[in-house]
Parts: sequence; C-alpha cells; structure tokens
Amino acid sequence: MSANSRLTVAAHALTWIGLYQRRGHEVATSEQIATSVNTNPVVIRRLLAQLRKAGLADSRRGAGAGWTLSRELSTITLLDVYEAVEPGPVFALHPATPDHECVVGHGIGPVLGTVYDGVEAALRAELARTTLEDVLRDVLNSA
Amino acid sequence: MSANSRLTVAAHALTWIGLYQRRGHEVATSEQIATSVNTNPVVIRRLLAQLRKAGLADSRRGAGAGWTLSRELSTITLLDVYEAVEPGPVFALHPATPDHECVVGHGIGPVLGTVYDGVEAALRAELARTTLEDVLRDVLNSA
DNA sequence: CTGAAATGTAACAACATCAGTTACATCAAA
DNA sequence: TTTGATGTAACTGATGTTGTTACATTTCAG
Repeated sequence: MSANSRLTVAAHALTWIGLYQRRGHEVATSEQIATSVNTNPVVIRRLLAQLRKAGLADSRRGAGAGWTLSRELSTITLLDVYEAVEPGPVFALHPATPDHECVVGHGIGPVLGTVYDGVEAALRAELARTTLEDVLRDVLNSA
Repeated sequence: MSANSRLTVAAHALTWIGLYQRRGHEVATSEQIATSVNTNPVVIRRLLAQLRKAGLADSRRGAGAGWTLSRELSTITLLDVYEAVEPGPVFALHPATPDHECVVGHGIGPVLGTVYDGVEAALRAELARTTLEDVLRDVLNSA
C-alpha cells in the first residue's frame, strides 16, 4: 500500500504547537515546526492550511505571524486530523468497470464496497480513541 | 490516500475461479478472469502469482493450463488476500528522521507507531470477518 | 516430436501521488 | 516603511500503479 506520512506530520505539527503554547509562547512558525519535523516549511504550511480549513488550527499573518491551535489538544483526536488531511478511502474498487454480463463482475463491487465501509469504520473508530493530549502525554513520558 | 485496487481484483479473481470450479470446470485461465475483471491477463497473472506464493492459488502450465484454488472459498478470508497482495502498512511515519533534540521530534515516532499498530489490527480484524464464500454468496444473492 | 495454448516474467509507457524546493505576492505589526 | 511571516503557484525527482507488448517456457494432444 502506498502509505503516506501526512497524518504523522500533521499530528506532529499540532502537538508541537500545543506544547509550544503550553510553554507560554503566542504563535509557532512553520519554520520552527519544520525544524522539528525535519522537512520544508512549505510542507508544514500546506498541511496546516488543511487543518485550518478543518477548524483545528489558525494562522496570523504579517509581522509576528504564525500558527495557533483552534482547539485544546484534548479535544482533537487523530480521527479529526485524519479526516482533515486524508481525502480518499483506504481501498479502491476496480480501476475499470468489470464485465456486467458476468455474475461476479456484476455483483462483487457493491459487496466489497460494503466490506470496505466496515473497514473504514473500524479504522476511524480506532483513530478516534487517541487524542493529541494522549499523544503529548505519551511523548513526554517517553523522554 | 493512494488507494489501490489490488485487494479488489485479487478477491474478484479468486471468487471467479471458485465459482467456475463449482460449475464443474477444472481450471480457469487468466484471460477468462481478465475478461470478467476488465483488465489485462498479465495483471491477473501477476496478482495470482502473489496469491500462489501465499498458498491461496495454484497454476498449471503447458496445454490445458490455468489456475485453481488451493483452498476452499470458505477458508479464505479477505485478510488472507490482503496479506498476500498488500505489502506495506496503511500509515507511514516521518519521511525524514525528525529532530531528536526536540522532545516532540524525539518521542512522537514510537507513540504514533503504537497507534498505527492498533489501527492495522482493527483493519485486519475487520477483513478477517469476511470469507470469499461470504462474498460469493452475497454476489449470487444480489443478482 | 511437433504444434498449440497457456503460464512466467521482463521491460516499458502513462499516469498519479508524494515530498521537497524555489519563488514571489501578500499581509500586518512595529 | 521596514520586516518577518504566511499563502500559494510551479516545478522536480522519486515512487507506485495499471496497462501493454514481447517472448521464453512448459506441457498436453495428436
């Protein structure tokens, strides 16, 4: 499976902002976050823009600009982050429409689709069990 | 997420072979299966080769060649198929090693890894609930 | 022992996605 | 007005997926 790291980087960024604010700072810059994640600031800004659209982060422009959390870490689950940054489903049906004359070709799409819905639901339920507060706590405990 | 259709096509192929054998035929050819799936026979052969490696299918060469199931449809779950054709995990950690000087950069990898393990487990448990016999039954009932 | 029909597999093209990067317009506080 | 950050388009390189062609290999039938 072509796994991507958007959920990882997005969770990392939000957790970093949360800790930074908790330490008394107003805003976090994409450059600071990028240093911690070890990537380019534009990658961070692109992801945070999606998180802002989902109501998880906010940005200020101009001098003294940067990013803040829109919600407490304890109210943001990994499912929220997942939904903000992962558009598509995990499994895809056929690339080309199968042969409708064939019984299997005709019926298997909806059947597998139902199964895939169940898989997505299980995946989401699992992600919903962890908040970013949990993540930060475990991170600090692991130090 | 870059969803692929390998699980779909592989399940389709195995179900097709199962039904074909149940109707009294010895072997199924990659061309017949490809017609039902609406793809190229080589795509089917590549996937079936992986399924053979996993002990789910077998092939005969030469004249009168083709594919057979190694196990009954009722003993093959979608998890078996998933494990045969999907190598990687669903979520990836960081593309580049994060900053180890940073508390978050240092600790978040293992924490998210644990969460991702749970997600994978939930996904697998869900896939394990459905056998190809279930799929075939639902396909035939939907006709 | 030869031909036919299928698998086995390499090689390549087309397309999409992801991560990284550069460049630059835009904005707002000091 | 300067400054330091965001906003965003555009491009690159790497990689993965699907489809396709080509051809060697295998084995049965006759």
